Amino acid sequence: MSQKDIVACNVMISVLGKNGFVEDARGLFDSMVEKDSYSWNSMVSCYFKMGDVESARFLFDRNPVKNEVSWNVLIDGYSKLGYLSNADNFRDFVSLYNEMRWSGVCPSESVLSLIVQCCAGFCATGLGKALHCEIFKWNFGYDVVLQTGLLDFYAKVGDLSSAKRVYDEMPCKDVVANNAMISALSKNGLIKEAQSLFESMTEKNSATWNSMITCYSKMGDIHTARFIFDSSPSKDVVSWNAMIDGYCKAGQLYYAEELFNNIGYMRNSVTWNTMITGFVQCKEFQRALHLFDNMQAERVKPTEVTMVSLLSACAHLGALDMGEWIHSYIKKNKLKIDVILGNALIDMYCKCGKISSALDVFHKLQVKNIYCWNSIIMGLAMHGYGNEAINYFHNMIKEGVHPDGVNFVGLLCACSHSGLISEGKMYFSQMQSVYGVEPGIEHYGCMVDLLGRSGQLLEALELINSMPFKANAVVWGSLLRSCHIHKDTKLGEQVTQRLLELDQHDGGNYVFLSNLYASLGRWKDVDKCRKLLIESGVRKEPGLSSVEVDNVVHEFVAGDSSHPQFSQINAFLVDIGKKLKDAGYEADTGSVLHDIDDEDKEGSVSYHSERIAVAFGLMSIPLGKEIRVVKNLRTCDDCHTVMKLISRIYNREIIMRDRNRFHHFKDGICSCKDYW
DNA sequence: CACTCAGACT
Repeated sequence: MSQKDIVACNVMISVLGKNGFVEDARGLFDSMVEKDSYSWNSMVSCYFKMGDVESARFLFDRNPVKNEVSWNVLIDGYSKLGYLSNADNFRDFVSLYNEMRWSGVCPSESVLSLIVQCCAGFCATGLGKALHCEIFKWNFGYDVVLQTGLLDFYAKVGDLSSAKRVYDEMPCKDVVANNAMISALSKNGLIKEAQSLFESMTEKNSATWNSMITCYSKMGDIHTARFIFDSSPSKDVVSWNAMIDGYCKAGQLYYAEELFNNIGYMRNSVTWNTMITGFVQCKEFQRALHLFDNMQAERVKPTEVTMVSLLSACAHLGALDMGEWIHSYIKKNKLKIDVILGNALIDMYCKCGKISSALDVFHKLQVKNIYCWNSIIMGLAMHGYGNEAINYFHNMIKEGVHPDGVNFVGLLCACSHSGLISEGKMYFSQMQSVYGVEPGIEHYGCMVDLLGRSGQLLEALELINSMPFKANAVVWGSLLRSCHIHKDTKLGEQVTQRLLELDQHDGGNYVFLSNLYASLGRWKDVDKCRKLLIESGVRKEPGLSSVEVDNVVHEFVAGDSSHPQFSQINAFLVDIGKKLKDAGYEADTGSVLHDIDDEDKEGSVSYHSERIAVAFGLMSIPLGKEIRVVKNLRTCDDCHTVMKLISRIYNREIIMRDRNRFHHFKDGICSCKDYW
C-alpha cells in the first residue's frame, strides 16, 4: 500500500463515517493492510459520532500508533456524548489522562480545557490545582478559553482569590471571561464588584445580562433582577428561566407562573424543572406533581433534575405510591441515579415509611456522600431503629466519611427516639473531643429532648442553663413538652413564661400549657389560657393529615366538609366510634371538652384530622394493603390510643408519620412502644 | 449564563 492509497482510504473512512455508514467505514478500515494513526483516529471518530462509546474505546485501546490527535479524539468524543458528566466516568477519565501523560503525550489546550471544566463540575479541587501548576509550567501562552476554564474552576470550588488572580493575569479578556468573573463575584455575594464590571464591559452578550439577573435574584433583590430582565436587549430562554427561578426563590409564585405561561415557544425542559422546583421550594407539593402531569401531556422529556424535585414533593407529602411510580419511571427510562437522585430516592422512601426500599437504594449507590448517610441515619431514627442508626454511623466513620453537624442531629435524635439515654450522652460528649464537630444549639436541643422525655427534667434544665447559647423557643418548647409528658406543672409554668418572653406570637405555646393544665383538671387555668390566646390574636397552625389513594393525595382538616365523599366518611367515623366503644374504649372527654386546639372546635362529629384520613383510608384502600397517613403536627395521646385499637379491630396495618417520627400500628400495638 | 439533595422544637 502506498502512502497515497492510505491517505485515500483515510479520507474515505472519514466521509463514510460522517454520512452514517459506519459499517462500511469499518469494512474499509479492516481491509487496509497498512494503517497510520490517521486511519485509527478517523475510525474512532466515526464510532463516537454514532454514539458507540464501547467500540470507540475498544479501537482506541488497540491503536499501536497513538498520537496527540488520538487522545484528543477520545476525550472530545467522551465529552460530546455527555459522558464526563458522570462521576464514575470522570474517575476513569482521570486515569486515562494520567496514562496519556505517562506515555509522554502533551495534552492540547482543548483537552486541558475539558478536564478543567470537569474539575469544576465535580469540585475536584486537588486535580484542578495540580493542572493549573502544570499549565503554568508549560507556559501555554494564555489561551483565553483555558484560562477562563481555570477561572470558572476556582469560582466553583469557592476559591475566589485564585479566581481573581487568574482573571487579572489574563492579557486579553473576552466576553466569556468577563461573564465568568461576574458569575464568580455574584456567587460570593460581591454584588457591587459584579455590577461595576458589568457596567465597564463594552461587549455584552445574553449570558452577561443573564448573569446579572441571577446575581440580583440570589441577593434577594428581585426588583433589580426584573429591571435587568426588562432592559436586556437579547432575551433567550436562559433569561426567562433565570427570572422564573428568581421569583420562585423570592416566594412570588404568581409572577413566576405569569412568566412561565408567557414564555411561549422557547420553553424547554429547564423551564419546566424550574417551575416544578419552585413549587416544591414554596411547599406547594401537590401543584408540583400536577405541573408534572402537564409536562408529560406536552411531551417534554423529564430529566434527572425533574425527578429529584418530584421525589422531594413525594417525600413531603408521604406519597409512597407516586414515589414508587417515579422510581420505576427512572429505571424504565434509564435515567442516571447519581448521588443527588439517589439521595432523593433514599429520602423519599424514608419519609414515606418504606425503610427497606431506602436501604436497598442506599446499598446500591456506588458513590455515597454525607447527605446519603445523613438521610439514612435520620430515616432509621424516625422509625425508632436507634441501634441500627448507631451502627450506620459507625459504618460511615469506617468508610472514612467525616461527620458533620447534621449527622449528629440524626444520631442524637435516634438515641432520643429509642430512649438510648446513656448512648446519647456519650455521643454528645464525644462530638467535639473525638469527632471534632462543634455542638450547636440544635444539638443541645436534642439533648434537652432526650433528657426531658426520659423524665430527667432537672438535668435538662441544668443543661439549658449551662449551654453557651441563649436558649431559643425550640429548646424551651422541647422542655415544655417533657413537662407535659411527666405532668410537672410547676416547671411547665416557668418554662411557658420563658417561652412567652421569647415569642408572644406562637399560639402553640398557649395550647401546650393549656393541655398541661387540662391533663391535671385545672380548668380555670385552661380558660385563662384560652383567653390569652384569643387576646393575643395568634393562631396555631391547623392540623392537616393526608392519605394517598390511587396516586392521589387526599388532605383532611378537622371540620372541613369540602371532600366529595364527606358524608360517607362521617358515617364511617360514627361506625368506627361504635366499634371502639364495644372494644371498651372511652374517650378522654375531659381533655377534649376543654382543649382549645383548633382541631376540636367543630360540632358533634369532630375528630382530629388523622382520624378522618384513616377512616377514608379504611373505606378506600383494599384489605391487606397498609394505610399510610401523614400529619403535619404531632399526634395526641387520644388519637394514638385510637389508632392502636383500629389496627386491631379492623385488622389493618396503619403507618402514620407525624411531625416527629413514624408510628407503625399493628395488632393493637405501636412500633414506638408508646415512647414518643 | 438557567433548574436538584439532609436536620432539633412547635
